[in-house]
Amino acid sequence: MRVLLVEDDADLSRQLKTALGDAGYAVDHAADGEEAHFLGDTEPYDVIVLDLGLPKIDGVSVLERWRREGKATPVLILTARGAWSDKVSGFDAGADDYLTKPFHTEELLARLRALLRRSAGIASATLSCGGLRLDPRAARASVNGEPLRLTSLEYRLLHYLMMHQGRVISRTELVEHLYDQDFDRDSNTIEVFVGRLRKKIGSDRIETVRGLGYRLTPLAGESDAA
Amino acid sequence: MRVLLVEDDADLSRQLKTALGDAGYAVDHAADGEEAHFLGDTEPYDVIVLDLGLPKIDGVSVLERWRREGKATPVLILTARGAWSDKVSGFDAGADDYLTKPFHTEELLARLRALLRRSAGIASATLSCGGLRLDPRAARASVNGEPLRLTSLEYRLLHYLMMHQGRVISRTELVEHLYDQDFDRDSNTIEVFVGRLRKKIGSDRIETVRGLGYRLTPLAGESDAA
DNA sequence: CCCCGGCCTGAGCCGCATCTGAACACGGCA
DNA sequence: TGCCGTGTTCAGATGCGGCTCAGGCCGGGG
Repeated sequence: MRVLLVEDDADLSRQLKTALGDAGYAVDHAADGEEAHFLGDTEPYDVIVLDLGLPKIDGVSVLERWRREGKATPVLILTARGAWSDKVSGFDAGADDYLTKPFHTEELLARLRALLRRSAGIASATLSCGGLRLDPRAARASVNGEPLRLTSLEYRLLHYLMMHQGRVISRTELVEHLYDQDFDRDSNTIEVFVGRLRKKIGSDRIETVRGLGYRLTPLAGESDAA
Repeated sequence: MRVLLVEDDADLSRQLKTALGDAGYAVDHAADGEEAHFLGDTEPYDVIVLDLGLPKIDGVSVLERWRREGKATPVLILTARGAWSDKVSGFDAGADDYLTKPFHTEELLARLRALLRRSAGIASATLSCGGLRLDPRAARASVNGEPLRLTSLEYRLLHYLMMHQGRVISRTELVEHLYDQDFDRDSNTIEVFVGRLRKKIGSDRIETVRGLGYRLTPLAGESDAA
């Protein structure tokens, strides 16, 4: 999962960036409204954390512009305590959730999980697919009850696949959602990690669709008699 | 499906060309208005992606000329951000959809799918014919609920046939819409792939009309006893 | 009835996407 | 500093999918 963090306070953004990173997100950071707007238009984020008090362009304006352009990415806004009007105008502009400073990073993480879940149209807090289960809260996964020992990237990969199970996911899309801006787009790490993941969860679960990408099939029996 | 990509920026066109190619389109590329006009007149495209800022002849002019000549191919225009006047004149000139740069290739693909669907006069997002179903979004097809395992070309072939079900399609037409410019027109790959497709979806579904071509019949239980 | 094309099909070649094992790089930790 | 766990790179192996070819089939016209 990839998140855009829009926050001008240097300390806070550094802290949040590492917290989000530790939680398994690929994080890009924008320090002002202009940069935020540009990045949001350019890169495909899964969720956006938007502080409202920003230099150059105000957070609400940025959000409004995104929504006017048809951008649907879930946005969580950060407001200073008691800035009620901000909160209201934020929601009016199309925010999906808000959080007043100061807050515990745990709460931010929880809300982001909820947002991602909602935007994917998933009801339950844990993902499952065949005998696979994944709990974003505990960052833990299992096959048939057997807990899996996954590295960070393996986990992120599985997470993304499970969030979009049944759909073909291109290598490009995976790179775009698992890594942040500066990453060598033509490298074969994805293939390597798909391989490693397969070794751990069973190779028949991730189907490769030649020329298009990979697909995690929700149905247990693979059944390709055709 | 075959698409004409008109774009002068070398980087962007290269990127789009591969993206479209990966998505299963046969892609021809024109770098300026003159070439675009020529190709558009010469080859039978299913859809055209047209950038407006072009050398030689402006995109709007090209589009206007096509429309004046009675060309009905759906056209999606690309405009720079905020070029409102461009957008308006583009629509006036007969564009069917527009997209402002920068954009996500995913969105372009989605809009193209919608255009193709519309231009074929099909309401639903998925095609069906007898027990056959095909979902362009997921790039998946099935017979009687049974998912099909199709290769890229088999899929494209089936897609084209389903888009034009009930009509006789000549081998020439198939070649023109499944391949790009430089392809050996007298080869029997089409026959080979029709054969393979029949093997997977049931041989009675694709009827061959001797001397003319093939026809995918919309009626389900016709003539398997005959 | 025979011949002439058009159509079908099995086999096989070849290029390329994907896979894989192993080495390398990097950072944390003892 | 040296070990370990992770992520990345690289090169070679592998197998799929697209294409060609050659021979057989079949329908229609003479």
